[in-house]
Amino acid sequence: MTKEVFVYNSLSRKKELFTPLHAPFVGMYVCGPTVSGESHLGHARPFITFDIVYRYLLHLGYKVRYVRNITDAGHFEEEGRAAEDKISSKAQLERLEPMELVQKYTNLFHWAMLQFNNLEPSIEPTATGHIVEQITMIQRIIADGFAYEVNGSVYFDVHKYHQVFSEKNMPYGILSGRNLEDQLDTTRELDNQDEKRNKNDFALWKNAPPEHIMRWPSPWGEGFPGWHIECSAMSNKYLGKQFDIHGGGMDLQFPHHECEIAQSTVCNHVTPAKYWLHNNMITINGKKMGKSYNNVIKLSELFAGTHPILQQPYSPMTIRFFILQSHYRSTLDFSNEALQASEKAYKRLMEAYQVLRSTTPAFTATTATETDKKVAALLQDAEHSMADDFNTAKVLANFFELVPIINGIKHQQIALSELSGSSWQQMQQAFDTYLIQIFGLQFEANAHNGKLNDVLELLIDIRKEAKQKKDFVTSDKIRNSLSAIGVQLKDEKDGNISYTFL
RNA sequence: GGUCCUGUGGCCGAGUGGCUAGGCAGAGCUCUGCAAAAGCUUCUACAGCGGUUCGAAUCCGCUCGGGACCUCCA
Repeated sequence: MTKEVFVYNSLSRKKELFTPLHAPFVGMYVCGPTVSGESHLGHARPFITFDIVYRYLLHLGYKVRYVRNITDAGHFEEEGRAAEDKISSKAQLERLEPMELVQKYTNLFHWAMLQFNNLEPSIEPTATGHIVEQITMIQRIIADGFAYEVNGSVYFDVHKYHQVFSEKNMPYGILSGRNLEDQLDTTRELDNQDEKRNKNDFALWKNAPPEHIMRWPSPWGEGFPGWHIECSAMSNKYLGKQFDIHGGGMDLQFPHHECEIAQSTVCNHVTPAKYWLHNNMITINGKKMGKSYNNVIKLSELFAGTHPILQQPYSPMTIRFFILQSHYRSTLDFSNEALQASEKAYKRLMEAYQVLRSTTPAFTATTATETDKKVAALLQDAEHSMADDFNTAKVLANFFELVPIINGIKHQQIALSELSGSSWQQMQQAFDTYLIQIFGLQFEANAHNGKLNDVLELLIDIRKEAKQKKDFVTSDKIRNSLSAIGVQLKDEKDGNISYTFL
């Protein structure tokens, strides 16, 4: 943990040295999915981004508690059919239970996370499992005079909060850089807007209309929690009044995270998180991918290649790699072409890694060569880049510069006298540490079982014999037929033949 | 309208004021029975106009373009 890591803190709008509140422990809260629909590519980004952050902190030796919630309470509808408002006429088994819907999409979400090889969070609390905590928190906010009840709903008094906490240098808008006065003229009609004293006020608890199925008893009548309170209640419960990192997508910065700060600050008299990290959006043709833009590509469509703009399926690792190739705070423009490039690049990198870990050439360099120096410089720079706000793109670029060295050694285009064994070992270690452990990349499961390998080895043997006899008709038939099936044979300098799955 | 981000070569994307990032695609060469793979070489860049500076993709200003948030949103 001697390594200095710098992170961009949205709260201060600059890079800061990461110093945990209680090292070696680190508390990290990331806003999880709303399980009212199937996850799309846009959702993949924060969960992959913060998986890298989690893995990196673990790698540095921190003891991290990673909390990522499941938002399963609220006003839900399933695509195609309304989850609600059927209560009066239909029998219970006929109508869709909210928990049924939530269960379905939670399972799908977990499936996708597994595909991406994301580590499981330490705690994955659900909003519905923490109604009591949320009610308790709301009561405290009311008791302190920062919330008021109207018709069974409770609203947070943003203006009063702003007045009182501006004096403590914690105005409302501190995170998003918004000026409350500028917000006043937003004219937007929302449900029960007239109940609020001010338009900026937000709901802590909503009274449930009769047709609303998701409802819980509360001191204010039957209802359901507001949109922001769950994260405050659950982060407080599992990470304490103040914790280290709060993460999520940039689109949550306002109002969601701004409201979280206000709620938590009222309750705990301290700003909830020290570092706020926000990942940028995935765009498609320059536009944010999002439900309201009608341009989402579901993860299942991506993996299966069934979306119209896709020419082929893309594996979870290709998508993970694609995301890692850009910096998490930049927008990332998605296209079939861009994914194709990533797929090829990923394959090239992983094949080099395979060479690295499966061979130990007999190097003859005795003193540090130019190549040794280059390797050392690239590896060191990669380390710095990772510590500089998680610049995974730069780390990968450096690794790609090592690829020609690795392949050159393998194909005898670089002499064994040009590199020392220790450089090879350092590369082995760096590839393993970064690609596998920190970036969470893994070799694709190519469905090769032992028998298939044996069969391929047999074909390779036959081809070798044919080549020796200059029977090129046979050797080409084997190579071309396998290629058509999707197995690529590669003749190597030493006469061996290796293969990869396309 | 308010707040903020952004504009890099055919495409995607890093870039701490001085050292052609990287990937994919294209071209040439080496290797090869021929290919593929691999290696080497190579062509297209920093939206525009000013300013600061010995020096700017990088800092400042203006203009134009794109985007996000202000409403559920990763």
